[in-house]
Amino acid sequence: MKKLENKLEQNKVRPTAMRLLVLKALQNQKAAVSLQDLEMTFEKADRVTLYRTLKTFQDKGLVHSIEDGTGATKYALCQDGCECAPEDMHVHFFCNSCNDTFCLPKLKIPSVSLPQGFIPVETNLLVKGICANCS
Amino acid sequence: MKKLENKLEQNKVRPTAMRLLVLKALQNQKAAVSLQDLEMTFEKADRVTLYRTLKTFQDKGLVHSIEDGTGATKYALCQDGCECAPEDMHVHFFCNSCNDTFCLPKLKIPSVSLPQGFIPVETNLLVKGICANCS
DNA sequence: CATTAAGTTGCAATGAGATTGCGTTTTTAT
DNA sequence: ATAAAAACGCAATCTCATTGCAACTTAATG
Repeated sequence: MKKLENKLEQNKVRPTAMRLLVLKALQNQKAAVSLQDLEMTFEKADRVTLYRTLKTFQDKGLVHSIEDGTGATKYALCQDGCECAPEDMHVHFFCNSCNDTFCLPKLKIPSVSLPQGFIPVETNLLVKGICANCS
Repeated sequence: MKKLENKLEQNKVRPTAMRLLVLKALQNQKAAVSLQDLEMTFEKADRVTLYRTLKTFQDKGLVHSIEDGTGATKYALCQDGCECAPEDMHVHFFCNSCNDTFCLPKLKIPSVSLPQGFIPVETNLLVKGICANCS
C-alpha cells in the first residue's frame, strides 16, 4: 500500500482512501476501463467521485483517457515514460470481439507529413480489429 | 440538381427532397459538420430526420463519420475513391483554433506493425493542431 | 489541542448527444 | 388506382458527461 501512496504523492495527488482504492483497481486491469467499468468493481461507490478521481489522475498525469469509438471514455494508467501529453501518444487498440481497449505503449505513432500550413500538436491513432486474446 | 439525384441513385439511396437538400448542404461545407451544424443550415428541419438521413448516407457509402474528440460526431462527404470502409481511412485534422475538422484525403494512414496476435481491421488517425486557415 | 481554511466526497440535478417508437405522409410497385 | 414499402416528423427515452452544493475530511496554524 505504501507504493500506491508514494505514486500518488509523486504526482502531487493527496492519497485519500478513495484514491488509493481507485489506483489499486486501475492497476488490476488488463484493459482500459470506462467509468462504468470502474464503478462496477466497487461494492459501493459514487459515480461522480470516481469521475472526479479519474479527472484528477488525468490532470496529474497518472492516467490518460482514450476515445475508442464506443461513446464511453476509457481510462488507463500511464506506464513509465508514457507520453500522454502534450506530445504524440502511443497507439490504442480496440478489439471488435471482446470490446476491450488496450494501450500499445511500445508503438509510437508514425509522423505524417501534413499539407502546407497545418501544424500538428497532438496525434491519436486508434486501431480496431481482433486482439491477441481473441485471435 | 440532376447530378445530385444521380449521386444518390448511384449509391442506391432514394432521392427524396430532403435527401437532396442534405446532400447539397454537405457539398457546400469546407469542413466536416455535426448534426447540429447541419440542422442550423436549414430554416426548418427535424433533427431526427437529418440524423437518419446521415445514417443512411453513411450506410450507403456517401458520407463517413469522424470522431474528433469534441463529443459530437462529424460527417463529411466521401471523395472519389474514399476508402471509408472496411479498410484504412485517410487522416482527419481537428483545428484547436477554429474547431473545424477536415479530411485530408491525400494522406494515407501509415501502417503500424502490431504485436503478435493483433489483427488490424480498421485504423483511425486524428491529428489535432492548427489548420492552414488559422496558422 | 482547537480552530480555520482548503480540499474531497456524496447526492441531486442538469445538459448534450444519440437513438427509438409510432402514427402520418410520401413514394414505389402492381 | 391501390396496396405495400419507405421516409418523415414529433415525442420520448437513454447513456454518458458534468455541475452545484452541502456535509465531511484533511492539512495547516496559532
